[in-house]
Amino acid sequence: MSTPRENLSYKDIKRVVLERIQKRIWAPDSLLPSETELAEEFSSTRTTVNRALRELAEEGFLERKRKAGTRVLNAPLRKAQFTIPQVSDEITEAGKTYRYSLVNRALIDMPSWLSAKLATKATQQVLYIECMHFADNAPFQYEVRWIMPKSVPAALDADFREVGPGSWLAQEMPFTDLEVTFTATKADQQIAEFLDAREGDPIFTTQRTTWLRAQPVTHARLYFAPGYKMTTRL
Amino acid sequence: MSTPRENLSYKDIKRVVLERIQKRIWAPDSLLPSETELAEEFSSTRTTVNRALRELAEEGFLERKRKAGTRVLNAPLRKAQFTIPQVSDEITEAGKTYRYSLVNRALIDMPSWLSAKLATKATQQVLYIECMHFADNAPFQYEVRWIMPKSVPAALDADFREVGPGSWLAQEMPFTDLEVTFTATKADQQIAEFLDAREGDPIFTTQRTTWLRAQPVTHARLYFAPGYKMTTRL
DNA sequence: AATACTTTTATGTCTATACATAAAAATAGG
DNA sequence: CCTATTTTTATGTATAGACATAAAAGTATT
Repeated sequence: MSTPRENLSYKDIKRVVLERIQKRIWAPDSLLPSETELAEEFSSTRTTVNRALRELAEEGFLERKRKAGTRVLNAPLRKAQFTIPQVSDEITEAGKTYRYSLVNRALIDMPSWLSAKLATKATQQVLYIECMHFADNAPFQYEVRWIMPKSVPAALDADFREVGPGSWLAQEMPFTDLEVTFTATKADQQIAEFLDAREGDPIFTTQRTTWLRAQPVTHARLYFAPGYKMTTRL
Repeated sequence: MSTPRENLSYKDIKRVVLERIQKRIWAPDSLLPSETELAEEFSSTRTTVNRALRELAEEGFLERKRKAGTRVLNAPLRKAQFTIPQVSDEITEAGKTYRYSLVNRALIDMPSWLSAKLATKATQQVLYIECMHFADNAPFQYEVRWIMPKSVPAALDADFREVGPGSWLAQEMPFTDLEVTFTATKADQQIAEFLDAREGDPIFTTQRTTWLRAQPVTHARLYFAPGYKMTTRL
């Protein structure tokens, strides 16, 4: 009576390996059998085992090194992955109605803090935009943005009265690098007014800077209305 | 004179495809050639092209559907991935000296908000821990944590005077599910004192809840000292 | 004992091929 | 014309085999 076993897929192998890690069958810091051995155990091939282990390593459970083998990470550096959302998507996905409103649009001299941050010469002008995003007519996010016309000349022709600069840029302008920073800031009088908050309220704030191959594209500061939570599961 | 072309690796193919997307050679929403066609163009095989496209899809640039083909995403839902760090690592990696201090450790009745959040019966006790994390002797993070002894009986024997509950759990307790929430909160008197802040200061706050296969393991609230920034690049 | 060279080996990747499967497109039936 | 069924097709995955490569382990040389 032989085992009536279907062939395991790479997903099955991932599951089994993960279980063994979690049940401490393969303890932290210990070495796994080689791909060849595992392939034999699962009566699969090295290619399939390789994919399973490679993905588990990407997900932060394993560490792999040529010749040294595959090791279970002791404190799994688990990686929270979350999608950088468009405000409008975030709102509509929550089942609310999205509304956009332009507050201010001007061509200004680049502030020195910005040229320092972006490591560019300050001798150019930037497009400065302030706008609001509403969810069910309640203030959701106050956005302040600087766009580099040198990188995005077309932005000078867009008036941003109908479309937010975020979605406009997402459509028009590709980027290669992104830096996101999250902080808690204090609502000053202006922000409080825009967000329908009290002065001094804690405000969840995101800063985003994007580049297209070393050339700065835009810098944005997104101030969320009080009570905003950013959540991820994994 | 034939083209002296080396075979392209899947990484090369990824690079070329990404360039074409960024240069709008393959515009947003447009359909890419099939894997077979691309394999021919790059004089490679479908397997290799598949890996390149699959990874670009995972990274959020492409959308793939059987039979329908591979499509360029218009607003690339780019995914920020950041590792959930151990406080101690975060501090030492910044070149500072880490110090830990236990503030409070008690076995208490489970608060009703917690049993509601975790969807468990409130009739059990939980291990309640407060502690501090310092960077170069300056307050860095104030941690409040609830551990479910039902899931982690060994926690009752650990006194947490030397090792923080975070790293203890990371070593001892595997988890399968994690929920992380980021918010901005206002420092109350207690938090202000612990973090050397003023009452009312905006405090960047993380909440983490972990489960081991549907069984809640721990819930933690991490209050960061004023000025804390969480940053990712991609 | 310390150094430089060689071997071994586990992972990394590519190829060629086959079959599976979801979903679009075409076709048949009412 | 609408609906149900069949066909087609692009992606999804598995296999067997090969060569590449980093790094550990072993060996020889100073």
